[in-house]
Formats: sequence, structure tokens, C-alpha cells
Amino acid sequence: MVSRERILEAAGRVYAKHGFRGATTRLIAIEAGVNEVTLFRTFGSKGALLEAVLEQHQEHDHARSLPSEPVDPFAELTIFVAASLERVRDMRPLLVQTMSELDERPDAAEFACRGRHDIHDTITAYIRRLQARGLAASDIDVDVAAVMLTALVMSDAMARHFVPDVYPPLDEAAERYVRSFLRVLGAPAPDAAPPARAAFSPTPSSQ
Amino acid sequence: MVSRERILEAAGRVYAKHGFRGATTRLIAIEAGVNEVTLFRTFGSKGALLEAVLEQHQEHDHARSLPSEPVDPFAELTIFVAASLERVRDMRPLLVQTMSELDERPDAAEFACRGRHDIHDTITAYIRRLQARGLAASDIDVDVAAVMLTALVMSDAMARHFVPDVYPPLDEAAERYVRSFLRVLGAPAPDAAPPARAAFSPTPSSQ
DNA sequence: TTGGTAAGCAAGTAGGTACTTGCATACGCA
DNA sequence: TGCGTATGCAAGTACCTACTTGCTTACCAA
Repeated sequence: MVSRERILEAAGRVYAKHGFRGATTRLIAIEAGVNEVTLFRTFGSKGALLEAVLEQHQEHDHARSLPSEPVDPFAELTIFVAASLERVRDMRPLLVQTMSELDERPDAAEFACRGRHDIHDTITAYIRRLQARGLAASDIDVDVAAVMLTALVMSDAMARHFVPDVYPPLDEAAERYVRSFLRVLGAPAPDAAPPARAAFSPTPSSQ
Repeated sequence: MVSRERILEAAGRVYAKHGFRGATTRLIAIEAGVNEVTLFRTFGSKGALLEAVLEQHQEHDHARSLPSEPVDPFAELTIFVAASLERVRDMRPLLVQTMSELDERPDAAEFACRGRHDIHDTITAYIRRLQARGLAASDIDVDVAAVMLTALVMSDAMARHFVPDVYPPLDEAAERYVRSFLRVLGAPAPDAAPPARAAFSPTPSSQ
């Protein structure tokens, strides 16, 4: 029963590239190196196959977490952002297709939203923990802050592919995003290399 | 020659909803209240029709601008963000479809990127002007800051539709986004109603 | 009145698509 | 040896889709 997995994997690729309508069973079968009939015998229908693809992706996709007892917000957030960027980036084509077909395939909505929700909730809770420990200002708009960082991650992961020139280099992105984000929290990062001149704003320099 | 515009408008709606493959000429014709043959006589082919749709949208879409001599960053940015949110939100379905079909219709890339580029460039230039006038810190990561606000706008405009619960209410969004964003610039907004308790971070309170 | 132009209608062509059926082949297991 | 199961192959069905053709109708302007 090895064909089942080969079909699933091929279907994922083809669907991500061409969308539901464009992902013909013929193409998927060729891509999987399998007879088209096998596809129908295994999954019953094209719709069921693509449902199986999304399900599988949701299972194999374990969300990143942030430490429950924050110590170094800059380091911790940078790791989290870098991991989230990579995770969302891997799912980008699939996500874009799913988003564009939400009207016609509302059952895929959960798949489209889950990643974003995970990131948003993780960040929100983390900011609250930072506040409780005095590592973030108490007067900040927590929800908007979380939306900001989430948007940054999603935007980079989704749009860098076709608007590459507006984003910082891949290897710097997470770090620079977090550095700027920490200003929103009123808890700036340690001194940095990139644009490290004398500061205009007297934000606190430690903790 | 009124049918040309009716077809264009209907094609825009149908395309935004169903994507290129899903936008059948038959459906477009029905939606336009026009005979399918008229569609082919007017535009030649389905591909040409959809090109015309995108062209038309690009023409009717004049970008917002920010004042060349900034005075009140909070007010100016709020207006800009609100306008951009509305503009992008109107184009959302069309943008999503275009994004999902970039591989197969690379000619639509310009359409997909333009709005984002406009916003990004406008913000970048504005931040530089703020810095020149001492209205923003000089040690900030300008590019990342611009990416941040752009991402916030795009994210809200694109994703609020299917993840509504993570975003602030429509009428508060622009204001709250800008308020948090100004912290990144090291130039906080005037006192606000929402979470206005004693500040933890001694950021400067004016100019 | 005449002629051009935009539009509708009915029908057809050629190709693609999901899905089915019937039959042949190969492999593993009792 | 024989049997069940997974798979391949060829062909077919029913439908959809882009696009064409030939003909008719209605309007508008010279």
C-alpha cells in the first residue's frame, strides 16, 4: 500500500501549484507515477483525495511554542519567529490556494486559519507573560502587538516569494523583525550591529 | 457599446470569486446579462477579457499618499492606513486569486505586487522625512518598520475576512495600528483612550 | 429607404475532466 | 497449487468548456 502515500504527496504538490480545479486527477496520477484508476480506487474521488491531503498536513504540522517562563525575550522571540517563518513558508502555496478557494470549499477554512491562529495566540500569551514579569510595558495594546508580529511573519512567508525586494535578507529577517517589534513592547533588544548609532529615543537600555 | 463595461464588471466579480479556471465564459455572460457570443466578439478570448479586467482595475486605482512635509505623524498615518485598508480590502478577492495563479499567469504579477509596493514605498519615504525632521528616532530599522506597517495593512485587509476575531474592530483598526507603530519609530502618539494607564517605558511624550 | 453595426440565438466542434468498467498481471500467503 | 489483493491498461460515459459559424433582429445615421 505504498501508492497511497505517493498519491498523497503528489496531490499535495500538484494542488499547491495549480489549485483544486487545476489539479487534475490525471496530472496527480502521472506525478505520483501511478495509474489514474488507482487514485480513484484508493480515495474514491478527487474531493476526498484533497481532503486527505489537508488532513495529513494538519497532523504533521506541530506548532512552535514560546517559553512559559520568559527570560530573554529577544532570543526567544527570534527563535520563534524564525521557526514560524519557515513553517508558514513551507505551506505557502497550499495556503494561498486554500485561501483563494474558501468560497467554494469552506471545509478547508480551518486549515487556512489554523497556522495563523496558533502564532497569534502563542504571541499574545507570551506578551502577557512578559508584562507580568515586567519585561514589557504595561500600557501597550497587546492585541494589536500580537497582530503586528503575526502579520509580519505571515506577510514575509507569503509575499517574499513574489515581492522579494522589500524584505530583509532571509538570514536577518527574524532578528530584525523582533528587534523592531520589541520597541512596540517597550522592551528594546540589546545593542545590535545593523544601524547602531546614538539613539534618539530614550527607551530603557536593559531588561 | 454598453455591453463591454457590463462584461468587464461581471468578469471582475466572477473572477474574484472563482479564479481564472472557475470563471467560465458562460457564467460571466449570464452574470453580465449578455450573450456568451458577445463576450467573444468583444474581447476575443477569455484570457484577453481577464487581462482587460486587471488593466482596468490598475487604472482606476490611484494610490494614497502621505504629506511631503509631515506635521502630525499620528493623524497623517491614521488617515493613510485607513484609506489603504479600504483600498486593499476592496481588491482582496481579486488579489487572492491573482496570487494563487501567479505560477500559471505570470503576466498578472505586476497587478498582484503593485498595491503592496505603493504602500511600502510611501511609508518608507515618509519615515525618512519624519527622521529628517526629528519626528522619528534616527536609530530605527527603517526598512523593517515599513515592512511592519505594510504587513499590518495587508494582513488586515486580506485575512480579516476569514479570521475576523483576531483583529480589532474595523473603526478602531487604523488608529490602534498607528499608535503601536509609532512606538517602533520612537515617536509615540498623544495620549489615547483605550489602555491609558501609567507607562512602564519612559518613551518621550511629545515630538 | 438603405446600409452599417451591435447584439441575440441555435447549433456545432474539439478537447478536457471526473469517474467507471472489464480484464490482465503480479505478488504474498495458506 | 490456489486464492485474495493491489495494481496496470484500454476503453468508454457523461458532462463541461472555450470558441466558431450562420443566421436573424434591432437600432441609428446618411
